[in-house]
Amino acid sequence: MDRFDDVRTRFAPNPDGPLHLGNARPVILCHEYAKMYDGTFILRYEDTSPDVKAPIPEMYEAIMEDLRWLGAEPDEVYYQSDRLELYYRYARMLLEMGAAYVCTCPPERFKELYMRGEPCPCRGLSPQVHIDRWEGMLGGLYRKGEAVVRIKTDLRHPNPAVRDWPALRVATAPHPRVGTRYRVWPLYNFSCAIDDHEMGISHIIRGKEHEVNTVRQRYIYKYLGWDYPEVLSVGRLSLEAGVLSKSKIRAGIEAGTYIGWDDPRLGTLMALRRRGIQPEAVRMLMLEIGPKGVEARISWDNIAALNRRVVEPRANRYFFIENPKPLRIVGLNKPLEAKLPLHPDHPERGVRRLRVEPEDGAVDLQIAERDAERLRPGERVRLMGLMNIEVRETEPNLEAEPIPGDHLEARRMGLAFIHWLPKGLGVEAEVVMPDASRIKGLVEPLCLEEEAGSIVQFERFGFARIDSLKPLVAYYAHR
RNA sequence: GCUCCGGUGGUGUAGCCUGGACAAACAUAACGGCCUUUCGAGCCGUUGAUCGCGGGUUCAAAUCCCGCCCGGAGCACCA
Repeated sequence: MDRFDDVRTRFAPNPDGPLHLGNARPVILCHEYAKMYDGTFILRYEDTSPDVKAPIPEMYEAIMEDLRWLGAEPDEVYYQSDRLELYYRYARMLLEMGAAYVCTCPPERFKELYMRGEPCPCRGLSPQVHIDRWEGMLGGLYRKGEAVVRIKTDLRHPNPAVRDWPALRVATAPHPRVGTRYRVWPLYNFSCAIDDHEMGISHIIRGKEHEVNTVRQRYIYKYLGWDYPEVLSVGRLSLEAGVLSKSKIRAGIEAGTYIGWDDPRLGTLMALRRRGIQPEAVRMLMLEIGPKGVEARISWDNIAALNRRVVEPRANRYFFIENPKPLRIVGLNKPLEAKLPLHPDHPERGVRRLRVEPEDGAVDLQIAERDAERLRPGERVRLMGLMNIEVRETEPNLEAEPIPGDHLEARRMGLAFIHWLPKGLGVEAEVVMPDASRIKGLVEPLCLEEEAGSIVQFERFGFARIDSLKPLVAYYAHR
């Protein structure tokens, strides 16, 4: 803490895909930590790989959107593709100091040597030779793969991955932001080390997979006499069901398996958002998991439980009749009206009124297929808010008649409470399930007064987010 | 193979550094009850773990030491 005046944390993604649940861990932790000490939270786009992991132009904004949604809007934003000159200056400086060298060995040959802890022929050459080679790299003398700047480290380092690691290489593919203006690009460890210092980062919170990188980056700090930030390596996150891997998602989208980056089967923030998972729930989840170095496997039950807590008080209740089946009530002569609260704990929000008007002593209703299939002649159930009934026959048509008693009586008798809608009243609707399948059904018309994006509870079905109203489409969140 | 992490109720985690109040905590799931109305939400409660295996140190071990087994991550001219 006292080594730095201000707490400055950063989140540094490659804009080659949107954020997913795994990214939320460092994001929330960095943001929370910065806020806790009245510090600064920085977003730095690490878009330095035009060839291997090319940035996707729309993703710059998508990532920003994800951060805003999470409630972690950055105080400062940087693009590494704007900072090439800066990296070049430091590269030259390190070359002049003899702390780095330009290696022109074939990669396989170099690997053989460093695995044995031996220097390659380039390493011992004078700084002047390396400066010349560096000019050559910038000037186009070397093609892709022919020269690379390496940082000198301990060649006997127990971890071979640390030995004389590569810092800058030739990459000629056009970059979406700066085109072909540069042909030498820094590798992750180099630009990251330089920027962490240049941006005054005090605390690095990042995934455990970067632990070796921390060791590598410390060499730069040592050569330049800088103070390395505090590092916290958090474990990787995995989702019990739901894909997080960017490359897999991309392949799935291209193959048409997924409808897009927000396909409900995916673990992207976009997908969670669309399914009605609230940012508060993600935040609670991350804070609950904490900054430990151990990896955590997130279960949907867990996300759902957290989200339910957030969403339950907000969600108005409606009847959604999945795969509607007809139910005829006979022996009913007077009209009835069911009055159901929009929310059981918030009577002030009002009620839903559903009128039932019998003709010739009978009225037709619609109930969910699941309920219809379970009914047997002689069985009694309660139509929520309306009346208790006893089934007379199921073939050829499902028919029942009213029996006396209120809901308390129904409860005493242990009857099931089922939801229903008068025939002809329901609005056609579709619910997109977590496995991307779609369930068709009818929703009570009052639901159309909800706004797109709001969360509702379809009673005895589950919580869902209204995705669109004109055709009524909802995304299923969880029970 | 090498480097580094983990293995705690059905599931996901806390506790381990700084042994003792841990007859192990939280959440979730399951089960049961309640509810002017959800057999799927809510509320209340119950069940459920000899803390990977074996040995050692100690008055005392989930916690410390040794060995073994199992799982994960990293070992790029990716980030």
